[in-house]
Amino acid sequence: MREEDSNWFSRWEEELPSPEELMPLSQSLITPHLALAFDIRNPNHSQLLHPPPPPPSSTLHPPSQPSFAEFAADSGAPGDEPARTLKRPRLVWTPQLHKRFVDAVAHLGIKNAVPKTIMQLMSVDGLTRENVASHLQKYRLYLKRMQGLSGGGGGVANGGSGGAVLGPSADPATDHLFASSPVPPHFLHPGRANSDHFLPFVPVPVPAL
DNA sequence: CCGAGAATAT
DNA sequence: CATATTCTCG
Repeated sequence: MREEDSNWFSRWEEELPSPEELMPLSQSLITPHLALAFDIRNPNHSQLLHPPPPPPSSTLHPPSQPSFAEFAADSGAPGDEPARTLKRPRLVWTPQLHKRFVDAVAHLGIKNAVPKTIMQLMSVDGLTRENVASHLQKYRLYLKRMQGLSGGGGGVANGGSGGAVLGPSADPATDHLFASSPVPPHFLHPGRANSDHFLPFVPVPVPAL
């Protein structure tokens, strides 16, 4: 059994390098638009995307823009987009972001855990409702999946303190992202009219939006 | 070619 | 807002 319960964190540790865990949930995540836009977003379109194009043109103003927007002109790209409004390349849900997501849902309770509220509570700049909704959908499916499997509930129902939670859920080979975050138990039973709000984290009063 | 994940449409 | 479908990336 040793190997099996080597625990998921042997895997998540790769992706969670920084002690974000200790970071209470109230900061604007990464403060400036600079870090945010570039840290969470994934500029990798890879494949057919343009490699760093060495500008052979002599008549150009080279070092104007830093690492910023490196949208190369695609061939046949129709008239430019409205310059200022950047189109969103793609969102990558990093474990930290997912942690924040789960945290928000946990504090809202199933009732208020609707995309809009979640998005607002997360206060993550650049994150849109559609992003949350899509991820929420998958998250619900994930929860449903583990219900059908372990029959005994989420498996992770620790007596309050504890932190380290591990259930018979699934092996590390199963689900990648969702397993990364400790799943608050109360997700499965909306019929519970009781106030069991277990909050291991800060209440976060939601700044202002 | 198949699978997971995210985006988009209903 | 939730669900289903589609596209892209892996």
